[in-house]
Amino acid sequence: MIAESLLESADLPTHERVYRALRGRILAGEMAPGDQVTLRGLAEALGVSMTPAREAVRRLVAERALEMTTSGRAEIPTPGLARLAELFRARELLEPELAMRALPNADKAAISTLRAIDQTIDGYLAKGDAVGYVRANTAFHTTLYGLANAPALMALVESVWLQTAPVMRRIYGRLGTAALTDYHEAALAALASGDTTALADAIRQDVVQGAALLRQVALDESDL
Amino acid sequence: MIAESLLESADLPTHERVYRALRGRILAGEMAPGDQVTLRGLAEALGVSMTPAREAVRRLVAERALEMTTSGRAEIPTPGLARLAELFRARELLEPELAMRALPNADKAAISTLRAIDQTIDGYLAKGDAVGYVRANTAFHTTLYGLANAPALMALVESVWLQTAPVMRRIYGRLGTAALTDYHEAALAALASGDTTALADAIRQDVVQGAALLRQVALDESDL
DNA sequence: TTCGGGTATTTGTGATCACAAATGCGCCCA
DNA sequence: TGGGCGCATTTGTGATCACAAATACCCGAA
Repeated sequence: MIAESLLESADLPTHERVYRALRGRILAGEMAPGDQVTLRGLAEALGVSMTPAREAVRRLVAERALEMTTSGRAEIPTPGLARLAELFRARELLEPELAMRALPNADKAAISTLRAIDQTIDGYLAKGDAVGYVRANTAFHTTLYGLANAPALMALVESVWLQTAPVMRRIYGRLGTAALTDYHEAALAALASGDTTALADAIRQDVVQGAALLRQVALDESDL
Repeated sequence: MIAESLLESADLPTHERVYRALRGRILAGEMAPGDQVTLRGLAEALGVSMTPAREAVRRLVAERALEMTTSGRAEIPTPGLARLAELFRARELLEPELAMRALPNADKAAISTLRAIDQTIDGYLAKGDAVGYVRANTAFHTTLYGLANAPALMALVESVWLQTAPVMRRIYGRLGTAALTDYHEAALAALASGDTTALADAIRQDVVQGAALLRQVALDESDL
């Protein structure tokens, strides 16, 4: 069942609404690797015809949020360790750049917004709410990078997030809080003091920590 | 008119054939920024119905090779200087990584293939054949990065290339050969000697030179 | 009980159609 | 002759349908 968020359906084309609904669920980690998406199922769940459902699915396949089986069925990909390492490496290369570009545009209001988001993250971590955690963590990074005014770079990073989101939930769902260094705090401090290098490093380490966490979880469960 | 390459139509789905045909033309620089792509036009040119044409267009829009106007029409984007700078920065960050990963897999045969491609590039430069140049230059990078066995990173880079291809033709079409340092030679030498750092640097400089060239051309013609 | 085969169902693909909006062209009037 | 209005045409959108392939299910035999 796809929860159609009626609020933001402001007269957008049908295929766009379908796209956003499905994309939102994937980004929030509400779909697990291997989950199948059928055209008729998606269409019926949102009360539309197959045509816009097909367009939405194709679009997400192009962004690699979905994968096509040989028979043409769409499903959430199950990336192996090598693939995930690539994706985290891409994040490590691209996200510090976005953070650095965001810094000059981060006024007091923006910083306090980010600080508020970071606190909700801590809340979800304490409660062990994996879906909430993934959603808030995404919001933190998205909000920060949004300040960079760099849509092309942003699009690349979003494509990567779309690919890692489904496994992130499993990772944080299993490990709970564990021993995580809060690099978001360091990033906020660097942002406030205007220290570009420190900011880039905090973001890079945040990503590297995520990658390390992933590797560790992958060791526990042989399959991934 | 879309030239349907009959050779590689080996029983692929129709929408896939349409996608490849259009994508190939864009990558080769045969389409200029602002060119419009209509669903019916594309469909008729390839002798198919609107449905697969629409899927192909949506896919290319998702990859940002095409852009949608507010009225839903698709056209080749006309990126401004800021957008192009972002894209070249992404290349600068990602491509050295791919080159480094390619190095261990570059045997003698691969290196001589690359060397052959590089010589055809020089040929096109001498003849002033911009389309040929773009195509061969793309082949050089694609062949090198293909050795990296890093499909996720590769996909990101290909998305960037798809976005820069239409303006590259204009750039090389105008400047001709000019005073270009051949960093491909340096890359080949580094590849042969197994020098990872030198290889990464050669590729990075190749990209940086492209960006600088772009900036210079943009200064000449005020509009871009 | 378990394995294999055959059928019923599900599913993607591509074509066609009705509709509305955007576009563009030509005509008319000042 | 130049500019603006109105209509014909083009174009994207979404729904529906026929078809073929893949999948899943069930029943019977070993």
